[in-house]
Amino acid sequence: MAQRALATEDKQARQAAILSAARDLFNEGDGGLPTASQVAAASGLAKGTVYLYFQTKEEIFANLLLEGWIPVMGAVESIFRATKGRRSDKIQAFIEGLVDHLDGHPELLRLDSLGPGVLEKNMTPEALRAYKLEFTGHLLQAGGCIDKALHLEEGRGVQILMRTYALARGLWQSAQHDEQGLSVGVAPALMLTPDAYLEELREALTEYWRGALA
Amino acid sequence: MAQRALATEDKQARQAAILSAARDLFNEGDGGLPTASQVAAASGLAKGTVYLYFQTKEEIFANLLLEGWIPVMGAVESIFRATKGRRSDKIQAFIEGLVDHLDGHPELLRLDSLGPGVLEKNMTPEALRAYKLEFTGHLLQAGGCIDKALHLEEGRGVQILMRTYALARGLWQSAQHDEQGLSVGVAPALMLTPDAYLEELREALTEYWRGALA
Amino acid sequence: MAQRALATEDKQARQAAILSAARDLFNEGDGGLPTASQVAAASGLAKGTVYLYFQTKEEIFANLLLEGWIPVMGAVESIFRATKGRRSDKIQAFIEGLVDHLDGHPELLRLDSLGPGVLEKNMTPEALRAYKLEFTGHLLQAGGCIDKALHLEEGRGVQILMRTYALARGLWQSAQHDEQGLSVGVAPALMLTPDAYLEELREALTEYWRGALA
Amino acid sequence: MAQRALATEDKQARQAAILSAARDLFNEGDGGLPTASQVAAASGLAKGTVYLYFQTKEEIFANLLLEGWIPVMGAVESIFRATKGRRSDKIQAFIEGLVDHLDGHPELLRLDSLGPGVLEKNMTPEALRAYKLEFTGHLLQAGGCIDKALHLEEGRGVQILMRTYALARGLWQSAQHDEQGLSVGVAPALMLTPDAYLEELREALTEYWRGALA
DNA sequence: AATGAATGAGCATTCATTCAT
DNA sequence: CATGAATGAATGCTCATTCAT
Repeated sequence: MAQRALATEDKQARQAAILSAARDLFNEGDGGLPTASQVAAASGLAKGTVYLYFQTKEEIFANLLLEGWIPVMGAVESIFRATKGRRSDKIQAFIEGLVDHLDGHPELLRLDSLGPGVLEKNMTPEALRAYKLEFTGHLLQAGGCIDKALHLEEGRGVQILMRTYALARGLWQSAQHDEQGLSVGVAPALMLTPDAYLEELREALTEYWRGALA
Repeated sequence: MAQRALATEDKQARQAAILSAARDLFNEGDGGLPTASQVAAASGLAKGTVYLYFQTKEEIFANLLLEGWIPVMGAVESIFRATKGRRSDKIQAFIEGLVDHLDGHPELLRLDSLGPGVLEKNMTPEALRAYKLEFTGHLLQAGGCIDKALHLEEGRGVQILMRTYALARGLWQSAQHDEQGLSVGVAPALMLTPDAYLEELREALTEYWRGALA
Repeated sequence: MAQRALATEDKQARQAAILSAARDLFNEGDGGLPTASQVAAASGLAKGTVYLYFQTKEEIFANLLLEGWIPVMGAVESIFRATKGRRSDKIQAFIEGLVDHLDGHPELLRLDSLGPGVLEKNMTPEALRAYKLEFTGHLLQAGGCIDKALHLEEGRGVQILMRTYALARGLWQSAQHDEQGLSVGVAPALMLTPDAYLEELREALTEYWRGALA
Repeated sequence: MAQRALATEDKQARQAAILSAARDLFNEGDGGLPTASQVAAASGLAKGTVYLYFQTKEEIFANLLLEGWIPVMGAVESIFRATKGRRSDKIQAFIEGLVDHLDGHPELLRLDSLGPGVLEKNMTPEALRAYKLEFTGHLLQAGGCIDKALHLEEGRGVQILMRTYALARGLWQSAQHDEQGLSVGVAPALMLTPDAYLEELREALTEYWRGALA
């Protein structure tokens, strides 16, 4: 039996351990969610214990999603809130930062590319709402910072962020096919390798932002 | 027992019937592939019969994907091969045509948004290669037309097409969440309704192409 | 792979085999339903095959219940429809027949004594309604025969049958405790052995019918 | 942390609180036993604390059973020991009293109708024996009172009581099915509503006792 | 005495594909 | 060619009880 986590901080450590184990398993896996048993074993805990910290398996991964995207939105704020610096430099810094972050957090786009409703279907409505609200809050704030920094009409920043995200996700999916890849554009000759993805994303985002702010 | 299809044309009709039934079921469904039983029943055939025309269930849907995207690439060619017309008009015509086509073929983005490898995992390598080759051929040709029409360096047209596609797919996924939606950017207040998706796509593509060709 | 049951009668045989295996397992078991795996194995079929014949595990046992009780109601009809014979003889014949039948079909009272809703909870509403309707039809007919034979007001026969059944089930439950038995009246000295149950039931029913028709 | 119960009376109060909470939960529930967690929470105690007062969860409910049935047997004694009053009046008084008591203690028949062995399986042999002995003592005494009052042969009173109980339990089970109910006799048209149960019981017991003492 | 974190066994059901008829 | 019966692997979650604190 694993040591008991009585103090609040110990519990948080347990939770973090589960999240970490889940992330590792997912990143090493084939694209689907690992099983609850696997997560428990990798956390060094019994299955039941995992369910003391998360209501469903999917909730674990929703947490990873949240944990991973919040820093991105935080970066948006700190970059665009800076009083000095050129507009184009800020944009470039954001794009660079995003690309780097996605490089270091492969689970983010992988989770976002799970089949439709994979996470949603097995979360309690309450947990789902909580995550959405937290996410939205950050997103709106980040969008607002862009609005101000670039003197855009209200809501435009969020719109651009969402299109940025769409592009990142869409491109990523095109890059995920192994030598068996099928999807549109995924011809042997045209396939994006995972490595090429980052450069591709950088370019595509640069193009998009250039067009959006033209 | 359904009538036997002896003549070649009868067989093609059978195949078309299966494809049509599969498309309808998928479009009406919840985002996952219908079961082989459902496809068979909707086709008015027995399960075993379906497997006389397709090697796996996934092959059926790969066919739908091919059938749906080829006309898009055909449209690229006819639009950009036209000797007259302004460059910006051609681009706009392409975007409009794409948006319309996607509106009329909801299965395309839905299929592209299935979980990772859903189709690939269950296709025979031969079938997979055949589809990829056919697809790539069309894509390269369409890209080449853009290269020439817009005086771009070779390969640039394909690149833009793939980014166009990525944006379409990424945005579409952001619009697919019902009131339970979770994924990034999917806040109650920010959710794209399916209807709004088409307008959103039009705008985003316009921005992207503007930036790409700036 | 078990031989394929293509003809209707072969399918009925399969179904009967499953029912028979399920009954045996249940009668030998500890009072709970056997697992679906056990039923399949005992039937000499794969798990999936069992589900070709029954929608849920519980439906199997609902069928056993129906199969077991219908003959009882049939016996009521044939006994009480007979034009000759004394009233008291008919009643005695019914009681004897019921006791014998329950002796030969231990699954009946065992199934009726499962916890609340065990069967109902896992049946499709359609299957549930179908069983109820069939059951009710037989019961009303049997009750009607009693009404006529004994010159009772309409509905009285059904009422007596239901009370008869209640007594049988209630007594049976008192007899089911092993040396660990707890329930009311189940003191070591007072415990009904399974064997004694039949005699106890005979007496109790005789008393009840005497009082009911006094 | 709840106050520590050091004095004997405090401990008894704790025990009573647990029993009361368990009864309420069970009566409000769906027919199954509440979880140990629920009982603890409703008692305002921690899970572990509950286990300081009862060895198993089932023991709690066995106590409720005992608490509920003892007064019935006490009533038998006081009614049948009375020197005056007519025999038929006493019987009627007993039946009325029983019906009223069951009306006020819905947990009694509900607990008795749990699946086979639900309580027994999870009690320590010692606890089980203790309950059985106490119960049997009361039952024998009550039965003896009936023997004397009605001039029956020894043991006949207990027998009638057990059959009375069997009828009550059997009828009750027939009344417990909601609109989904399946069990024998549970046809939509014939279903006993919970309300009708009490009247049904009164009538059926009257018939039974009439027949038993004829 | 009181707490509550940790444990881990147990199980129904779906569905793509095959191949005997 | 057409049929459809048979197959069987794969997995999340609950909850009574214990015992370290």
